[in-house]
Amino acid sequence: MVLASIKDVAIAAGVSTSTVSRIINENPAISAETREKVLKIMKELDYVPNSMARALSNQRAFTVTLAINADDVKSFNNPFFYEVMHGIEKVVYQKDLCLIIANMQTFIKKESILTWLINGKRTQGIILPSSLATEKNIKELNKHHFPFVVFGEPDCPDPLNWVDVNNRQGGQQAVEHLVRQGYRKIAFISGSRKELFNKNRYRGYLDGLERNGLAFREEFAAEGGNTKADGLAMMSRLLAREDRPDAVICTDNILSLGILKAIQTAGLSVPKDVGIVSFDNFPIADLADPPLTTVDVDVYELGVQTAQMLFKMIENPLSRQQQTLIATEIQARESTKRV
Amino acid sequence: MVLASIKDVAIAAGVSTSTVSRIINENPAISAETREKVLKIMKELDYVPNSMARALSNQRAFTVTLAINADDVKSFNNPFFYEVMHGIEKVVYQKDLCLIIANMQTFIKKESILTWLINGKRTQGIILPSSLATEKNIKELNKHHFPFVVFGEPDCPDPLNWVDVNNRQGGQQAVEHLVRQGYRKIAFISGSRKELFNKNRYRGYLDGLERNGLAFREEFAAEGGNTKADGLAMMSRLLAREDRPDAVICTDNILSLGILKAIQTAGLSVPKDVGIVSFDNFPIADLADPPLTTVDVDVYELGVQTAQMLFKMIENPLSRQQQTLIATEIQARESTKRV
DNA sequence: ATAATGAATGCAACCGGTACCAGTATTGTT
DNA sequence: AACAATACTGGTACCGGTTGCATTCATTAT
Repeated sequence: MVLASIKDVAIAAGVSTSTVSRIINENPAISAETREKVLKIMKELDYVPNSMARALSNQRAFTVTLAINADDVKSFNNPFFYEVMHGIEKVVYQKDLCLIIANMQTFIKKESILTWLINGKRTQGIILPSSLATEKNIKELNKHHFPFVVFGEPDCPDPLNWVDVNNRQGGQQAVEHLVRQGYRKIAFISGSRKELFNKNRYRGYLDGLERNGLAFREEFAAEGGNTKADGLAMMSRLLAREDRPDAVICTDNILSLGILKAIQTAGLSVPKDVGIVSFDNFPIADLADPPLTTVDVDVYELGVQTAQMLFKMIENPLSRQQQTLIATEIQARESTKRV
Repeated sequence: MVLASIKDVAIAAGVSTSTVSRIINENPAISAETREKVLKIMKELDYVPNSMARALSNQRAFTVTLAINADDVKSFNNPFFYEVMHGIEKVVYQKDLCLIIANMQTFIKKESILTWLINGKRTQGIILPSSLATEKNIKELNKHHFPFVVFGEPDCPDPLNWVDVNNRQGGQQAVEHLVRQGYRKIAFISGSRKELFNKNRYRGYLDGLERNGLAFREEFAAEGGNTKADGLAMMSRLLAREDRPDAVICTDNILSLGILKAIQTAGLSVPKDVGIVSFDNFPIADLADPPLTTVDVDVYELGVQTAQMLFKMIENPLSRQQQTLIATEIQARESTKRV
C-alpha cells in the first residue's frame, strides 16, 4: 500500500496542494467549508504529512536529541536515567517532535556524532547529562550556536543552561528530619566531594547543622568511595569512636547498604541506636532492611523541566542562560523512625 | 554560520552536484582524482549531507524506533531496559541511522503514535518490548507491512520476529549448578507462571530436575506475587515444612530479598542450610547479603541481536519470521557456595 | 456603475539531495 | 582510420512539502 501524499489529498479534494498545506499548518486564511472538506479526505486517505519533506522545507528536523554516555551503561543501572528520559519524551512528543537517543562515544564516518547531528540537520536541540557537559562538547555546541540544556549541575566555569535537583536543599532537609526525630550527633558520609552533587549535599548538611545550632565536627564528615565496602569501612570507623554519631546522612543508596551492614556488625540497631537518611530514592531504599528514609528527588520532573528549557532555547535562541533547581522532599521510612 | 550544501561543495570543487552526490554515496564511477579533490573541499567546508534532503530523496528516514511503555517507568526501575537500549543504539549508529524513542501511549493529533511514525515516514522499523506486542499494535504494523522486531518472547499466537534470552535453559542451569554444589531438595519460587518468562524458567526447572534424576514435587513449586513480601511469605511456608527444601530457585531479584529474609528469620543460613539461585543479574544481586548466585542474561547482547534482526527485516522484508534465543550463564556467588 | 478592499485559493520556485539519461573524452579493436 | 566500448561527468526531473506573490471573486465605498 502506497501512502497518500499531499498531492493525492489535493486532487481528491479538488483543491491545490497549497490549500492542503495551509490546512495542515492551521493557517486561518482557509474557509471553514474547504477545511472540513479537506480534513475529511485526509482522514479517509489516512494521510499524515511526510515528515522528511516538511523538515526539508521548514529547515528544521522536528527532533531533539538526548545524549547518553556509554560509560554509564553499567553505572546507569540506576533507575535515574530511564525516568529522566521519560519526562523528556513526554514534553517532546507534546510538541509533535521526535526524541533521538545518541551515544556521544559514537563516531560516524570519522565525524563526532555531534557534528553529524548538527551539520546533518538531524536535530534541533540537545539534552546532555552533566557528565557529558565537557569542554570539548560545549565548545562544539557553542560554535554552532546550537541550543542545548544540561541535566544535573555541570561542573564547569561557563554559565550553561541546566536543570538539577536541589541537592543542597536536600542535605539541609536530611539534617532537619533527623533533628526532628531526636538525633543530634549527625555524621555525613559521601563519595568524593569533588563531585558537585556530593559537594552540594555536603553544603546542605552544613547549612542544616548551622540552622539547628549543631556544631560541625570535622571527624563526622567522611569522604571516600561509592561502593558498599566503602560505606562499611567509613561507618565502622565512625562507630568505633568513643563519641559515635547517632545518625548519618549518606549520599548514595549503595553506600547506605554498607553503612547498614556496619551498624549491624557493631551490634547496634537502626533506627534505635543510629538513624540513616540516604539520598536518591531508588527501589533498593525501600527494600533495604530496615527500609531507608531518603531525600527523594523528582527525576521525572527533572526530565520535564529540562525539555521545557530546551524548547525555550530553541524558540528564543537569544534568551539568557538559565538554571533551575527542583525541590527535594524527605521520604520518611523505618531507618529514622525513632518513635 | 550557515552550513554548506551540496551545491556549495560542487561550486568550490568545480564539479556538478551529481558528482558530489556520487562521492557521498561511494559510487565507484568517480575517478580517484576527483574524489580526493571533492573530499578535501567537503572537509574544509565541514560539509555533512543534509539528512532531511537525503531522506526525502531516498524515501527512507534513516531512523529506527525503540518503543517504550509508559507503564514501565516505575517497573523499569530495573536496569534491563537501559542496557537493551544501549545494545540497540550501538548497532543502529553503526549503520548510520538514528535511534528514536517513542512512548506507545502517546497520541499526536489524535493519531496513534504508530500511525504518526509510519505514515509520516519518520522511521524505517520498530523495536518493541514484548509487553507492547499487543494484538492492536501488531495488527497496525502488519497492515503497513512494516518491519518490526520484539525483544522478549511475546505471548501471542502469531509467529513474530523476536529475540529473547533463553529462560528455559537458565532454569535448567540453575538446577544443575545447585546439584553440583550438593543441593538436592530444590524448590522453585516465582511470580505468576502465566507470565511467559516465568513459565519458561519453570519449564527449565523441570528439565533440570529430570536430567538430574530428581523427582518433581508439586509442593516445592510456589507461585505468587513479585514483591519482597511475597518472597518472604512463600519461602516461610516452604521452610515450615518438615521436609524443607535445601535450595531454591527464584525468578526475580526482589523476590529473592524476601526469601533471604525468610531464611534468616527461620534461623537458617545461606548457603549452608539453604542455597539460592536467582534470575536477572541486577546490581542488587551482588549487594544482597550474602551476594546472590544468579542466572546471568546478557541484556546488551539482547539489544544488539534485536537490532540486527530488525535490519535483516528492513533489508529483506520478505524473509521469514525468525526467533533467536540468547544463552544464559550462571554467575556464581556466595548464596550457593556450600564448599 | 466603477474602483477599491479583502478573503480565499492557485501558481511556481524552492528546500538539498538522488538518479536516470545523455554527452564527452579516452582507449581498444579491426 | 573508423567505430565501438568504456570511464567519467553533467543536466535535469523529482522526492513532498512550504510560501511569497498573483489571481479570482464577492463585497463595500464612492
